[in-house]
Amino acid sequence: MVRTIDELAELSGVSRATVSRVLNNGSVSDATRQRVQAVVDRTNFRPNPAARSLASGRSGVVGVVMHIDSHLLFRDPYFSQLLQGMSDALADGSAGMMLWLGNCSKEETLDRILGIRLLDGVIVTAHDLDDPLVDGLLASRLPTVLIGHRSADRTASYVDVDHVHAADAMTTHLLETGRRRVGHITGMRGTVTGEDRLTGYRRAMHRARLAIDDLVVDGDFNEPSGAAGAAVLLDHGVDAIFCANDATAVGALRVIRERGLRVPEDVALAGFDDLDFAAHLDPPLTTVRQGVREQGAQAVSSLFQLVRDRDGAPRRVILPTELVIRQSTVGGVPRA
Amino acid sequence: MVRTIDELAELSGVSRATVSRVLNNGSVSDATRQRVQAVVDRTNFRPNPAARSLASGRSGVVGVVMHIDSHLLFRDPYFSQLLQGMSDALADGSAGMMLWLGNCSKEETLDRILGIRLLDGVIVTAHDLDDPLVDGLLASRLPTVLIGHRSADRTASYVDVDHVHAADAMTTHLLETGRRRVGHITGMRGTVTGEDRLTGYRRAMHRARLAIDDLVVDGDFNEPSGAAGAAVLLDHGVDAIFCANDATAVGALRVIRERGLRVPEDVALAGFDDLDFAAHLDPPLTTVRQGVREQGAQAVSSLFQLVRDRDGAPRRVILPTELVIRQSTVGGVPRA
DNA sequence: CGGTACGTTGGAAGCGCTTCCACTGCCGCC
DNA sequence: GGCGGCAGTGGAAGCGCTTCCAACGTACCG
Repeated sequence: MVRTIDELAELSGVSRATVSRVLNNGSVSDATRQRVQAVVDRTNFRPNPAARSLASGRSGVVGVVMHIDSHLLFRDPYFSQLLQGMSDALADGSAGMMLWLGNCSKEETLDRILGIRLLDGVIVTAHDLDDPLVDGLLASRLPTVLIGHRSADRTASYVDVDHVHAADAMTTHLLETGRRRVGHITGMRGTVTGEDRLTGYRRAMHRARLAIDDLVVDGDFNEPSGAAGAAVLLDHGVDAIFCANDATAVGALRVIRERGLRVPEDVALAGFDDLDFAAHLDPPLTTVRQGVREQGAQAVSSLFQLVRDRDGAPRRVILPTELVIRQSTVGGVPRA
Repeated sequence: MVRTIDELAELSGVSRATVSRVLNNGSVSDATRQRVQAVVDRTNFRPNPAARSLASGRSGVVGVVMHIDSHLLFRDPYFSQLLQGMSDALADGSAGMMLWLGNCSKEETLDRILGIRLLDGVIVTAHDLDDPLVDGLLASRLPTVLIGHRSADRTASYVDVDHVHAADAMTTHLLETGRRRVGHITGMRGTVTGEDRLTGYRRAMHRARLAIDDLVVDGDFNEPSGAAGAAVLLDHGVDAIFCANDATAVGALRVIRERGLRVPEDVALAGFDDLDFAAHLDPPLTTVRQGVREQGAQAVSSLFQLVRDRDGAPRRVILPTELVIRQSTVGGVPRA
């Protein structure tokens, strides 16, 4: 078994430096490259990452930080899809992924991440408006990409979608179907997504010169809060409910049903995320598709660029969203 | 900023070798140790992991492989708790965790894990009776600990619980409450846990000289399969349903309710896992508690031992389970 | 009191790779 | 035809740590 670059060099009759160049896409003549590559392939050689890392200062490992309450983390498929998007993209770039979940305090997590001195960079979910972990990461020398962002981060690199715009579009859609009393069950207050979606809803309602006094109920992105919120909104006589995410909509749907009301005839219902199950609800849920996997992939790609060019400009990526209109708002297909 | 052990050596007036010993709990006199440690603390020094890894051959990073369909992975809190247990234990041992999920084929995953040459060892969930990924890992030189195990693995290290015994105990409990037609909705067939729990159920029924002809329905550990299974079993006139896990029980509970039957008066219901929500169902669910977090922690500790003593005997750990009896099988507390 | 043993320390040799620098040969240009 | 330049290559110096080995001093034994 060939374990070092020196053996490889001997086998292919070149110097160790040349083998290294072949392995790292350095400048080598075609003939030499092919000769060496053939030996590499034949012996299935993999360079020692520790040695490579020591010599080059890069490790090929990035950290992924999702400091989120585990209930939310694993209840909400959003995170799993995000993780998969990143995981795929990292594998494609033949980089490893180290994961930090929210087991300990944010301060402690920060300490560990900065202390490990192994990471080329980190990707961190930034959902709270105010987050010491994110602040600490940004303040450090470690290349960092946020998923979601705080408007204040003008120098940070991030990947996000325009929640305000998307929520506005959804609300507008509901209004266009003739609804007037459109309620909103918010996401968790204090989170970027929660606040932004609320802002978008408000904007659309305001533009339509509609009051929202008793039409907004606080939720927390979870099914139970959807049920509770819907109960309140139905009492206030809404004819449509826009939920801050799909999970919330599931809870709302249940309560609407329990009251003997029909969707969308009596109450239109909309969500946000377009998670897998949204299309399979009864009726299929109108929602906003944000390519979650794609967000993960994009974050990885931004981070790679940032690592390669440490002093480059921050990478800010806003991914598009798509209004996915299904039967929960427009009836449409008659049901048997 | 102190970045190397040499600077540290100079600051504390000892040789580089001695500093290294302090950092690695080598044999150093108390006086020297304290002097050096003081400098380490003051400068908040962290050794370069790449250099350490290159010199010692150990990386302090372990792989965690959960090659599972993402729907299952993130829908079922079992995995999140497992992950947390491992994550905590690894952090305590100041080791890093690299995570592999089931994004690509098992063969490809195996390739990547073995190719990375960075890992001190791996922990892999072994739920299928037959799994090329697990086989490949065990065949490699990489220290490996399985969570769950195949009975054939006599040389492998693993952490598991005695599913057969636990399922037997649960079934026996149901019989002791006077039930005679105890149905079972299995877990996914072909998985160790699914088959073992079925075996335990069979054993108990057999010991009670009860036929099980029409009392077993295949499920897949998910809520919908619980609903479907319960529908069949109720048609067959059962007076108790033992579900292969808690998620399945939730589906079953819904169907029982929809038919206007009472739990436990008409049908007793039991699950397996004791996930967080089990205690909060209505009625609270009788189930089997397996310390999932503890399994994760135990796997980590076994792996650490294995890494330290590569040629040691395989570590086989069977963790105890606990029958958690709640109102879904014994009525008990009268409800308002 | 000499010798042995042990606990503690420093010196030095790597671990396997990247990368800077110098060297070689060749082409093309004036 | 000579020379500057360049592409391709090898030599060698580390990257920051662990760990073997030898040296030292001290304590204890005979």
